[in-house]
Amino acid sequence: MDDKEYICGENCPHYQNISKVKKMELNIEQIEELSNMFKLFADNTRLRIICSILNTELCVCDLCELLNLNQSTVSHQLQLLRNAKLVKYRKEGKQVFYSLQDEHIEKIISLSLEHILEGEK
Amino acid sequence: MDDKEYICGENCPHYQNISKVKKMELNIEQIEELSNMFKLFADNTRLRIICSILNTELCVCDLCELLNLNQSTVSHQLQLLRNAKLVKYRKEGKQVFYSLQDEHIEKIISLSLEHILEGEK
DNA sequence: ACAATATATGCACATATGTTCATTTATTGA
DNA sequence: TCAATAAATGAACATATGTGCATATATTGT
Repeated sequence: MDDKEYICGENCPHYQNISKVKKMELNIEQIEELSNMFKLFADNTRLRIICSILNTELCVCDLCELLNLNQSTVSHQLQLLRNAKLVKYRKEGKQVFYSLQDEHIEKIISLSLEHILEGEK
Repeated sequence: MDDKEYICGENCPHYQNISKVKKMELNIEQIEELSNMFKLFADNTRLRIICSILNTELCVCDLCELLNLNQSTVSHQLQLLRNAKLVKYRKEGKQVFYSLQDEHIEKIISLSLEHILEGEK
């Protein structure tokens, strides 16, 4: 009940704040999932790939051409995005077309972009 | 006008899609800014710190105590968040209280959390 | 002025990550 | 069945990144 743990020495018992935060704390699996997802957005190459397929599907070599990247690089990064289920794919003959898995991703990107652009003012 | 660049060899001219994407492409500075921001969310420790101050301000040793982390670790990560202007701080005597810079961050986190939780169904 | 405490920072090390090369797999058409 | 093409994958390497130790800085009270 009265969890008066001493924080910051005796003159800093912010235990009200601490226990408030503790109550709504995410569990470690959720943190892990979140950070893993952000990791995938946290690289220029992957972000460029993601942004390229925000509104359309593209095949691997489209992406290579568009972004001027090595085919191997693109495939490796797409594999990561696939594993995380951020993208889905469709095979058509020798080609594989990639698109975003769901519209959450678009929202996250555009919200984040807003943040960036606002900072520029 | 008719930029019929050959992509994927001669039998894969997705130049309509490609040029559509090219038109709305983010410039490299924007991509860089975005990915740098996501990098900061892409680590368990930093994400735990960020989530801890979603609705309240906390001082460094609160965070150490709450998250059971080394003071040096917390300060190092706070430095990164500070440099990126994701957090602001307020000094009060020997203590420094950190809180989020703006409400975009909350939104991005909660939207992303939605995505995670939805995936669990 | 000095001790104690909160925070910041430089350095070093271990680990994680992105890219490329080389190769493999899969699919199509001749 | 074989050659050509698109994509995937494994290995190796270089670079980036997170953490902890030691120490520096700043602030408070004695």
